[in-house]
Amino acid sequence: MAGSPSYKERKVITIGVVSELTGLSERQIRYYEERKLIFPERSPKGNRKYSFLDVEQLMDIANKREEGVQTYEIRQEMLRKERKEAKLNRKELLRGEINARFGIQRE
Amino acid sequence: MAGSPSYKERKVITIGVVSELTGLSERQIRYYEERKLIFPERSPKGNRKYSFLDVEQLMDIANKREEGVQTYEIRQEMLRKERKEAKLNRKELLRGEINARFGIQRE
DNA sequence: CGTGTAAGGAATTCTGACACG
DNA sequence: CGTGTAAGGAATTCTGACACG
Repeated sequence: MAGSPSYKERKVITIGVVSELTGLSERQIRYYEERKLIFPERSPKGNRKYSFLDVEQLMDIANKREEGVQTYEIRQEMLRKERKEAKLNRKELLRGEINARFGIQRE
Repeated sequence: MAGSPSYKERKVITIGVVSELTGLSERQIRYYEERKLIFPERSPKGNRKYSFLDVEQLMDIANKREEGVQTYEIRQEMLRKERKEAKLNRKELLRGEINARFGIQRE
C-alpha cells in the first residue's frame, strides 16, 4: 500500500503540458531541475517526463520563488525534510525488526 | 466526492507516451478515436492529450481486438454500459429528490 | 541568481492518402 | 475492417550560449 504504482507518481507528462499546468516557462522548469529541485525522467530519445507530484512541487516552488526564496534555500529545505523522513523510516524499520524477532507480545 | 478532479481523469499525456504505455501504434490509437472508442482532448495547437483512464481503456480495447472483437462491437458494448449507468444515475437522482421532499423518516 | 531569447538540429505530431485485404 | 507507411508541414523539445542584473 505504500509502494503502489500511483497515477500521481507516474512520470508521463511532457514539459509543454507541465508549463501549461503550472504557468511556469519551460526555461524555469529546466532551471529548477538544474538546481536539483525536480527530477524528471527521460523518454528513450531524451524528452523530459514529469508526474503530477512534480507538477505540484513546481507550484510550491513557484510560490516560494514569488516570496523571494532562492532556489538554494528551497533545496536546503527539501534536504532537511528528506533527512527527517529517513529518520522516521529507520524508526519504523527498527520497530518492524523487533516485532519480527520477538513477536507481538499481547494476546 | 464523485466529481473530484482525479489524476486518473486529467488529460495530460501525449500520444507518444500513450503509445509507449499501451504498446499500441499511434496509428491504432488515432483509429480508435475515429471509431469513437476514445476521446482525447486537444492542446491549444491541436495535439492530442489522454488521461490514465484513457490508457486503461485502450488496453481493454487492445485485449478485445486480440480476441477478434471488431471496433464496432466494442463501441456497441460501450454504449450499452453508458445507458445502464445513466439509468442508475436517474434512479439515484430520484431517490435524492424523494428524500429532499419528505426527509429521512427513521429516527 | 534567475530568466529571457535566438540558434540549429532532432524528434514529435498532425492530416489526408494509398496500400493490402 | 484495421493497420502500415511515405509525405509535407507545423509545433515541440533539446542543448549551449549570450544577455541582463
